[in-house]
Amino acid sequence: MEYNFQQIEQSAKAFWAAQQAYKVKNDSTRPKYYVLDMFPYPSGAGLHVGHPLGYIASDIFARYKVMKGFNVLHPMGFDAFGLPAEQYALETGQHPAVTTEKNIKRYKEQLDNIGFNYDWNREVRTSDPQYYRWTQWIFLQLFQSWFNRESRKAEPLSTLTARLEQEGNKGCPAPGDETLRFTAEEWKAMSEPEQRSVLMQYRLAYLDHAEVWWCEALGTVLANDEVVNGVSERGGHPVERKKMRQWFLRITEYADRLIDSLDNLEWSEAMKEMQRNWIGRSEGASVHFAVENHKGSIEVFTTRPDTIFGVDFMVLAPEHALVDLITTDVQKEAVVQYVGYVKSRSERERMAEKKISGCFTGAYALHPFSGKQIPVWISEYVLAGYGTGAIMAVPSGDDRDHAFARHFGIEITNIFGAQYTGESAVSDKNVTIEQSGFVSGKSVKEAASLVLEALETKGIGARKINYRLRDAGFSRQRYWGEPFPIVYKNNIPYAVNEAGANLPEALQQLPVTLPYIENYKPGPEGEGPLANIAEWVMVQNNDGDLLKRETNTMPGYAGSSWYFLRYMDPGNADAFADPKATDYWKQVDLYIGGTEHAVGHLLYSRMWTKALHDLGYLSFDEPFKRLVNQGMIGGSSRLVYRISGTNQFVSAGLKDAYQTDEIHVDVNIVDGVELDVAQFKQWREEYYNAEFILEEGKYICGAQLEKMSKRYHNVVNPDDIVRQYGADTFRMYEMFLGPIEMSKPWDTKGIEGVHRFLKKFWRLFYDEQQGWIVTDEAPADAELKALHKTIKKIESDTERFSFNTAVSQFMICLNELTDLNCHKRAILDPLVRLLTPYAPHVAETLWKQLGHDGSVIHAAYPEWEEKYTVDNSKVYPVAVNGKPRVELEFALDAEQAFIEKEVLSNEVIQKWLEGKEPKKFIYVKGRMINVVV
RNA sequence: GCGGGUGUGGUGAAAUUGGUAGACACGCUAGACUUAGGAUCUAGUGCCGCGAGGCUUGGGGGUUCGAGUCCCUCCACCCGCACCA
Repeated sequence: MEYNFQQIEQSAKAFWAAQQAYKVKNDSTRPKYYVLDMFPYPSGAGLHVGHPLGYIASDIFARYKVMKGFNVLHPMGFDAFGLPAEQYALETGQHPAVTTEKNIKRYKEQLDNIGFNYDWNREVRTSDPQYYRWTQWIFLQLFQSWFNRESRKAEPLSTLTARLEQEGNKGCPAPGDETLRFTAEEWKAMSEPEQRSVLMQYRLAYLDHAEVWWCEALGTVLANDEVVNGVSERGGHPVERKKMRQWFLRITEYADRLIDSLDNLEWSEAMKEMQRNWIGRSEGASVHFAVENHKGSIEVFTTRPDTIFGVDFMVLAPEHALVDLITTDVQKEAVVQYVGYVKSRSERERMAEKKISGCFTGAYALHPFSGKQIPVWISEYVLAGYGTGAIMAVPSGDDRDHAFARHFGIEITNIFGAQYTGESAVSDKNVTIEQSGFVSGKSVKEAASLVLEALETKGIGARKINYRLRDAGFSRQRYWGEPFPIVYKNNIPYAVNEAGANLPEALQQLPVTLPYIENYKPGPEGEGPLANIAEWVMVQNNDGDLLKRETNTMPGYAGSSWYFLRYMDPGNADAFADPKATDYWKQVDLYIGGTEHAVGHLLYSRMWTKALHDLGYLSFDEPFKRLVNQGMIGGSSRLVYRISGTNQFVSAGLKDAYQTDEIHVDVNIVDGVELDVAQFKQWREEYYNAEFILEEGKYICGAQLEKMSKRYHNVVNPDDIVRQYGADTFRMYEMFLGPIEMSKPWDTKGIEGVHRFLKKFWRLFYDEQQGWIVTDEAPADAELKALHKTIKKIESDTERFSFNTAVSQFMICLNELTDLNCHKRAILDPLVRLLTPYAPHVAETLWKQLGHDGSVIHAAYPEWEEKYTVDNSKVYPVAVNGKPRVELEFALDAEQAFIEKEVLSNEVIQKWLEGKEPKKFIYVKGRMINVVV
């Protein structure tokens, strides 16, 4: 009987299904363990072999934990809202709900094919009204909350209004407008609309204005992704930045907590560093510069107040509100032209731009201490969204400012004396400040605090902490997303269930369901498609007023910010999850996904978790305790070489003799690098009559590493691999490719090694002629040693996610047992259990053949015994002057004196010593021996 | 531009604490068995050299008895950068 993986895998799957083997309960005497994968967006292209890498790792780990005695939650679901489905709808007229459903079905088939242990009873889809009902509910929690900077916590708005009635906002400035000041009396005197507009400056979910990519020709707002080289990807139309009213989440209030609690997470330092950099906390000062002949002032943020006497010019972001007000008539035309240029540029282009550009406004700021005139410029390198959108430029102390001053011939004030050479800015902070009035001769630190004091005394500056992090834009002018549970009365937003809106009972309920539409065209003025459905948009309240619904939808990260909570209690109709369930499962113990989510999804879900915790809905305030990032699997493309202007193809080794065109060929019709010529002729009509120049009878393709993508014809579908080699082989091969967190190319050819391993493993149990050959003989020492060393290694490799070395160890063990001709039950029984997390199907089948009743996936994980894993002697490499010359075996407990005598009398060592006396003898027990001459 | 990561045979890689570089596989070479081989088994396989031996972990420099591993410096490639998810 040979290794028939199709039959083995089918019957194992049927057995598990009949047993409901993956069903997970929320109560158990076992300790809990929560393993989670970043859930996929179900795209129309289906899964390729790169996607399951992390899923296989988490599946192995989840299965391992089950066998180790844990109650393991390992769910899967779908991030089902998104732009591609809507784009597809625009092109084909197929409703996103229909295509999404279809894609999910395909994904589930593909996932099940690989044999994951998901409890599909717990599946969630973000586009399901019973799911997004709670996404909307959480949004309303944020809308009805503010962040109390004293308690450092989100609190219901009621605690804020109570305070405002008592003492105004003296102790709690509005994060949305720090200049806003009012007394209790003033607050009480405000009308309801006035009060609501003040509260808007506090809410954690709030309305403000922000720029989006607007494409006049398409009449729509575009995502960054859809803008390529400054024009729309579809049609190549011009685009520009347009200001629109949008929802935001006040994540900046959580900046410090998001930084602080990173310390308690088991994430890679690199990932934590990326989050810290993204949040970008910097301490410095805010300084107001008066503008000559003008009432307003320019506020800048600087981390180097000590350099204030080196300010030679100011730079405003071109979209800064003051630009229009201060520009002189003479400069007007140039400024308008420059602003126009910047409008067409993305932030990234602006930051990456090496070419220096800018425009003088004609206005001058006045130095707060010296009264010197400082020219005010605008330039694209200053971004409106960062800091105050304005900087004081110190060319002698900052590289960018230095280059700018040089480029425009602005005179540079040297405040670093001899340390500044005129060639480049002085960025060293261990210097003395000179030429700087009252801080001349001081260190950077001293000067900074003296300047701050002076600014504070004058009332034109203060210490300030600035963050690079911006509040999260939460509106999308799209159809296929969560509708907002918001209505506008006289242009003032209300939650649908707020008394002030006074909606009929039925309209107050969540979810606010996404209406069915047939036309996905954008609404007027860049509004989303929902704006076109008048009967949905307009609602009448109990007073007979006509209210207008919010017509934007929520962004992709809305649903994904809390999905890990819904898996704990997926069917709950009364809450996003029962507190009993969240208290039981708590944080995700292990989260696996790509680094591409480093600063988006991972920051937002951390913020949502903290907010829900603050408001009393969760007992923990971090969602993901341990995070593992899997690398990407790249595609290995295959190229054929067509002799230019002909239909003749030349093999890679001979191509240099011709002028050729490189053509990507479908990797599925290439074996390694050898092209299947017959299949190639069938591949496309135009190649039916192709001719070939072969080398040694073969057509050899070129190879190239690039992204796995349809475009390069290098996509490999896991279904094909599973059909050809089986799921167990596929799982083990993905792990065998290399470390989980590393990116690597896919090469189907290499899978043979793992497949051979499984076939050979099977032959420990079955012989082609004799059938079942497992015996009950007592195991020999060598066999026990092979087994126990392997158990030890596999367990520690699995614990530290070194799955590639674990697969190697299985191979090493198998090679040893084959050499020992071992077919003993006492060895093979634990070995089958050990293999279960990696190759569950074959393990299940052999487990049954070994005579066990239950499923191997619930069997106990094998344990190793120390006594079988230790050696008592070691073959030492013996080096002379660090170069290994000979190998000598010694007992591990040998004395140094004995070893020294033996080594020095060895003839090979004698030869290398050339009669000289050894200077030093180094003996590292269990490692090596080195003689220094 | 900013931030993060990675460089080891023809290929994927291993070396967990500074201690025999290349385990385990793919591929390749030769052979055995076979009606057949895209099955299985055996042997070999980093580079140079007939050999003794020498060289070798992206380049250069350093620390050390000893460096893939630690330090400095340079280079190349990959990923992210706020409306793809």
